[in-house]
Amino acid sequence: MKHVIEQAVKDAIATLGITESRCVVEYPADESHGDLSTNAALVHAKELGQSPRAVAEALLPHLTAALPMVANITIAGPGFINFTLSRAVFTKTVTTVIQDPQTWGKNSSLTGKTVIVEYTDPNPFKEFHIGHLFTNAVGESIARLFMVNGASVKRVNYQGDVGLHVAHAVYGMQALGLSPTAGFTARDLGRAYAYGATAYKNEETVAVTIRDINRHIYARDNQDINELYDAGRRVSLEYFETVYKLVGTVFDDYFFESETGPRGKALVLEHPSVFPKSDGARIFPGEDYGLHTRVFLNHEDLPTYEAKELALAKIKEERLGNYDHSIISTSNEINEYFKVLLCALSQIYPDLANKTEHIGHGTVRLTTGKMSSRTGDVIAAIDFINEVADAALERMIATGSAAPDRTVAEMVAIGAIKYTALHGSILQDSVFDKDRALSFEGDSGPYLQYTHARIGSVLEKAAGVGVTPSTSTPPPVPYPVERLLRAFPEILETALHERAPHQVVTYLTALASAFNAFYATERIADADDKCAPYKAAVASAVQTTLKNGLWVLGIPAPERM
RNA sequence: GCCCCCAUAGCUUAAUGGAUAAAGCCGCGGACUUCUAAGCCGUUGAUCUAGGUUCGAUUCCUGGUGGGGGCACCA
Repeated sequence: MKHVIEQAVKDAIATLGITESRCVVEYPADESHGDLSTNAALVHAKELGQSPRAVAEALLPHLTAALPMVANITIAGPGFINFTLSRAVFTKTVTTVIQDPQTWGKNSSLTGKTVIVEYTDPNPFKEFHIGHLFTNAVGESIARLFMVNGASVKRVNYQGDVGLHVAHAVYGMQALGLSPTAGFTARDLGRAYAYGATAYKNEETVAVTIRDINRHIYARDNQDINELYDAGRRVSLEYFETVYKLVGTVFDDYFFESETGPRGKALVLEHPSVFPKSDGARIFPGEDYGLHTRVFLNHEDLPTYEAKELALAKIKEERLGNYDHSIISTSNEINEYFKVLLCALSQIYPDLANKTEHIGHGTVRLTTGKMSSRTGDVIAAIDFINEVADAALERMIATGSAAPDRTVAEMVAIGAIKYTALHGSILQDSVFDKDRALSFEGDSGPYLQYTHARIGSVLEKAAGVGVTPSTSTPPPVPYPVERLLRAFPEILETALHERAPHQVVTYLTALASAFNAFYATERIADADDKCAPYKAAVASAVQTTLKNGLWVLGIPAPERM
């Protein structure tokens, strides 16, 4: 519909002798300004030497003739042209949604394209904390946005199972007496890491020992260290899987620094002119490109994260096949680093560098400041999910919920947490507000889930009195909630193009709000109301939109709560 | 010191260069005695600062202030 009007506006402007226009057709924020609006007259008034309103008057007859599905066209304000769509347009949208709920919102603009999305990227041996929860929610929603726009998506997780941080943990394991035979937990590993990291920083003799452990881990030439390492890695990765299961992420493949390390080192050595020697290390001179210099191989010839990342791009292609686009979503703390890295990558694999995109999302901070797994000042993801789920279950029991069970409580918890992570621009840093995440009222995941469940309930009740969804007898004036409904497919497109899942959150919240206002004034389960079947159809269409939209956000939509 | 990012209501956040800057939380006040009150309705309250571009700037440009991140062998 929007495209039809855009074309009509373009044609109308052409009659005035203007072929190139930067005017737009948009959805006005205020519904008194119609269903669609264009600023065409404002944009071109100056070059035509007329007032904006005069230009609008001149365009009006052309637009009226070209747009039979528009009920009314008016000129308003400084010269906006506002279009009010006919009733039939809205009825058609509701009909479309209820006839084919599965495909509602989807498009095929990226059909045939393969996109790799890398996200979460926790480091084994360290705690999986709420920051990882945030990065996971962002990556998952980006992946799903690609899917609803038609792309084939491969989810990928890249984990740092070698490197100095692991040596810190292994040192800590030795010092704290963790033993593979006696058994230990992921939590013990987190403590071991914090212990080792602190000792590394404070005592030079320990630092020497840890660097030694680091060499042994890479070389795998010390049996005691190998045993500790292997056990720690396994416990850590198993623990991560329990979190992925809770948040609903299924990775297609996992990559590890232990495999990218040797390949990365080889790549650096194969390109000595790109990575010259400096102070015993191999570096990339980013200054030559307006960036900064970074070390790729340290003076012990061990690959740094930078060298590993070079190899990762190639290994992804080898394992997953040729791809069209590759997203790497991480915290914005490493934005500058990534610019250097992509620059270096473009020197050795220009084709891969061209289709690799880094999304540096905001960092989660505690009210007390930045989290640090080095000092152990983190909130473990699993603890937090459980705490929110406990609160949700408590509330269900207290309010006499239709479905007071732990599984639904966990769905609500995941909804609350993901909503908190995604409700604002993902690029901005955010302060982690526990009370807000624990609140299930107002703009929140549970608000959307509740609205979805509530619709299910009322539709059931309606069916019980013989009211089933039908669009055959609509009331003459569309309900406000119907006006929101039709924007959904377009929201999914722009949210992807702008890498902005929060647009989906904002939209769904507005939709739920409009529905709840509708629900408060209109009775649906009423066999005596001729419009009841149409109201039920609207309710059903909203429910489908919420369900499909929540899916994009990675938020489960329980049938009852 | 150099580079990058950010600044909207007491708090958390919206707003493709457009019309009266929009929500939620908090506070205050209502309705409902009938479909799930995790709901609905009303109400107080904001664009860091000085310029510039534009018919029009929260949005784009420049300076300033304040905050965050990065800048050689961590990731």
